Amino acid sequence: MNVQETVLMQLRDLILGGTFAPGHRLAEQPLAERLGASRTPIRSALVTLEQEGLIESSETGKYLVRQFTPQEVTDAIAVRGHLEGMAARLVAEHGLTRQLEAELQRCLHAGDKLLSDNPLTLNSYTAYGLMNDQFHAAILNACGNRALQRAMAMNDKLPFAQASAMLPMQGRVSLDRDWMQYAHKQHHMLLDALKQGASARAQSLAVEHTEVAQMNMRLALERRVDSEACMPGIRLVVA
Amino acid sequence: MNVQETVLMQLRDLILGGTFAPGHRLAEQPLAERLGASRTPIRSALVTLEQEGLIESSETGKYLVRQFTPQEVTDAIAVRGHLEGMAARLVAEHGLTRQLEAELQRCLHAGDKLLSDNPLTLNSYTAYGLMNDQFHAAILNACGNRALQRAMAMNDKLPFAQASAMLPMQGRVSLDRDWMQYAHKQHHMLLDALKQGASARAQSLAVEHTEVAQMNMRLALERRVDSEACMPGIRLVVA
DNA sequence: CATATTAAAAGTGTATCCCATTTGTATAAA
DNA sequence: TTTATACAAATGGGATACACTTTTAATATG
Repeated sequence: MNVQETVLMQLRDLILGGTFAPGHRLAEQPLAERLGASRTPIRSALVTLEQEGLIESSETGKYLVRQFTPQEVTDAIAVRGHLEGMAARLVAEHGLTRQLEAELQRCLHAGDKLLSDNPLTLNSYTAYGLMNDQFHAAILNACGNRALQRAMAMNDKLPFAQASAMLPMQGRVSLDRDWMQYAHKQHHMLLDALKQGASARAQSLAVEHTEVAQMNMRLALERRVDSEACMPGIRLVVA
Repeated sequence: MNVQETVLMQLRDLILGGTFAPGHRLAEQPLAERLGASRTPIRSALVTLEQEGLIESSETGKYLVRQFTPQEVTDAIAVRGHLEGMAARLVAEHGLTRQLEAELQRCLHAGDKLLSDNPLTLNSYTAYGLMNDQFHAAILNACGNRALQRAMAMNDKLPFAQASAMLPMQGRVSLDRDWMQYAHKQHHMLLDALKQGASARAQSLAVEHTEVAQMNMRLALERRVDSEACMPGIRLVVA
């Protein structure tokens, strides 16, 4: 296994895992010691992480763990919504392929099944999150615009911007079953719009769909203590 | 001056300057020799350039100069349009500050003045390009959404995606005076929409505005020989 | 006791060295 | 002539060495 990749992933996990406080100095040497590697792969990883926006370099070139305001998180989710809207529109305009339709249909069925449980089990939440990611990834993947895919990938590097960022909360803090059913209905309607080639409708739906993520985010920030237990990375968000 | 930064800029210029053919292998040693630095800063720069999308690493970890299809360029411009639309909408929604209004007004006046010449001089083109960048940057800057700014910055790393990418052509291949006046009228109308807080109109205008860039791009690709003389980087775009 | 000065420690930037792997090539064998 | 094999060169990943800068800490001085 590549040390470089390993180090990059480890570092990302450490930061997202809340190991370092926001604003914490990330020096190469201590990190090298801690991860049992030399400074070379660390350096490479730090460059990447800065591009990803997880760390920032201060005036003097020192790397610091980035900290996010709730507003920034809201903004990142809004950007994702805007981009997903474009992806949905493009798919609707180009026409749904059989392949994509089948994949989306599959996701919808899986979601229907998962949400039929009441109350939802822990596994349901996890599985739903997975399915949710697949659904959105399928559309983005099918839109055929590589620049758009890059923009989305970049945006998703920011914590909490992802579609299913909140689902690991497994019902404790996160949305309850009703809200998930609402969001899932939107999935159904989105596929419907895509089938009809209703591009404006598809776009609007995809944008509106991210409001659920916004709500979820607000909820998580109101209940700090609980949220931090499920997703330590939320510590990077400070008012 | 930092060797790292210098090397990064030099490398970027070499690639965008069309020095290396698309698909050309970028080995560390030769680059280090060529730029008179050691491999360390080169490596750092290569990581960054890959993130920026200017180079890509093959399966075996070799860096190659990326090559772009005309479709990818079109797509990148479309993404920029979509993002600029969002920025314009946000500004309209939040309300125009006096500061921003003054800055945009200043740009408009400058543009009016520059375009009054007939025919346009070489200097006019350059100055207009500068003004154009300032106009768009001012709006993006004022929208207050950092994630959006990041997305735009990332997208603009791709060659030809930028707003004024074609202007260095200085009238040879690029748009003529009529088209520039058309685009500039859109600037005027955009400020008008922003003043009125007409967010939907502002968004639509900003999106439509990028169609001028699309046309320009098509024009440039049709006249390869001329374009390459003005903007060597266009060599990276191949059918 | 506060402050200035200086010495030690930590850290960064860069170069270089080493090793494993890939790539290219020439020679030998079929 | 073609293929296989072995050997050499090139290259990348990683560790380390070293000089120079920034922090930190300690000591001396007013």
